[in-house]
Amino acid sequence: MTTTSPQGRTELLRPDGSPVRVLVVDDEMSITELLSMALRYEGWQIRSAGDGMGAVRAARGFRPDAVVLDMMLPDMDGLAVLGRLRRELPDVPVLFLTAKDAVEDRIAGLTAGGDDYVTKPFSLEEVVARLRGLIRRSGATGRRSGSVLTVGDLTLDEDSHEVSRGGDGIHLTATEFELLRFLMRNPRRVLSKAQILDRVWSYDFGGQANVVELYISYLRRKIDAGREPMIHTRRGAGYLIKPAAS
Amino acid sequence: MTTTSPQGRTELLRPDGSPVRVLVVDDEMSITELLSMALRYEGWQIRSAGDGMGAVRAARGFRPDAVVLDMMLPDMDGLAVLGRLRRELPDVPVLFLTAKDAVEDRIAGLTAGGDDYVTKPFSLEEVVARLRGLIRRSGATGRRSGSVLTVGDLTLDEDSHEVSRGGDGIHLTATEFELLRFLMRNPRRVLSKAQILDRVWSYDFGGQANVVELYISYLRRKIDAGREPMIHTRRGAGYLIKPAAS
DNA sequence: TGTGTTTCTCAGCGAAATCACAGACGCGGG
DNA sequence: CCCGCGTCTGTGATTTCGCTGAGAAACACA
Repeated sequence: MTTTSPQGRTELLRPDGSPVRVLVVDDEMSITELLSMALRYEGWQIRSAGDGMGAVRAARGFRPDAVVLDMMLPDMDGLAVLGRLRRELPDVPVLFLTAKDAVEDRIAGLTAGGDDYVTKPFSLEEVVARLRGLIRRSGATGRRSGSVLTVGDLTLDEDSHEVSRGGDGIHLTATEFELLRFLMRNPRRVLSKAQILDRVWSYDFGGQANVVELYISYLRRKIDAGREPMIHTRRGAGYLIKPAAS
Repeated sequence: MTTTSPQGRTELLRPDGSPVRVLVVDDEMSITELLSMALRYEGWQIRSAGDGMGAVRAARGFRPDAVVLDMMLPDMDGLAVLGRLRRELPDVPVLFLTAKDAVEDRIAGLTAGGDDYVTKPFSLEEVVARLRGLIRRSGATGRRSGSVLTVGDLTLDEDSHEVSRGGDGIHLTATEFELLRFLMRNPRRVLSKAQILDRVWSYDFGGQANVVELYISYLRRKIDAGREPMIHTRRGAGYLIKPAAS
């Protein structure tokens, strides 16, 4: 089930109308904090654990609808934790967090069961999007709702990663796609460069703030090229997207 | 929940009708004083602390609905304070104060959790507006109320930063926008040039007082141009805005 | 390992915004 | 009716902000 809040944000809800519950498992406090904050902002109920034992215990009491699980925990191997979690929650989807250079083969097998993974350092947009996908597909929200964002004649499919405006397909790079998704999930709302940076770039990004300007410029070339512009600058405030008409 | 006072000021209230509580944390006495006064004027209940330990202690007892937190505190790092605060108040939104030149000050991930920040030197209008936005969005006030100010046929949307009169969109610069917001939040009330300067310009502004006249003139050109004027001069007293009719 | 793609830094340009200054304007008192 | 003070606004200097080209570095994939 999905609901649209007064601001226009679309929230996932469980069939009985209660908020979705997510368990976050990571031993780095700063990561659990970061994730908890961002996921809570999505309107979800969050609990966190710092090790495998805590995760299993929390799973038992909290009965989450999805789990974010770091594969590198101090007390037990990621796979062992997964096994124990599965015994408690057989059908709950899991989003794995793994180091970039870690053996990805093992993970590949795991995601076959409908789970998913992202590599550290991740961007919040990526985690949230994957998690939304998992929850949507797991059926925890009753109806399996669509995954297509639309603003004016611009559409973005979160599943197939296809983007088109007025029927013409548009090829975007990964970063461009995430930026556009963030804009489109907040139509008609001014988003500051800081917000965009925090949300679309990985949490360890330490570069120049003008990457945002740069990528906005790329997006405009691909989306607004020769057409009525949809991406607008609010000087000193940020950017917003809205339908061309109006 | 929102209520309209006899003066026409719109106040945020908690669901039980009690005033919103805000904790202000900064080590410079002059800043906490300035903020406390301005925020109290909004009808909020204010408590202040001068360091991290004090902030945590105050959070425990005071249970604020929002926190204004300077990132540069004498006893502990801003992020450390944030962590401790979060343990006490998991869902409370935080408005960070950061020095402009402090190289982007590691804001990473902070705004993504629904928090926000302003740079020093700030204007009071800016702080109040951001804080109102945070509180509104956090849901501490029960229903999430709208963000559109209206005076006569003039409307100003604080979220999208859009302004229009009688349906026609009007483009305003950042300063013009803040000035108009201040006027519109105090309709039919004479605001002196000093008041306006104190509220809309940053606290360290050292320029000529006639910037206010200048910006009023800019606003009139854009808002009153060729129409029944809404911005009026009270010679020797200040300016006020009111609906064209009457 | 090699090639094409993507991400990002750097630097320069141009537009927009802010503000000082000064002269014009006009209200209100004498 | 005229003067003086307060207000308004045109001009232009300066600064800030945003946009984009060029190229380096990192990456992905064969």
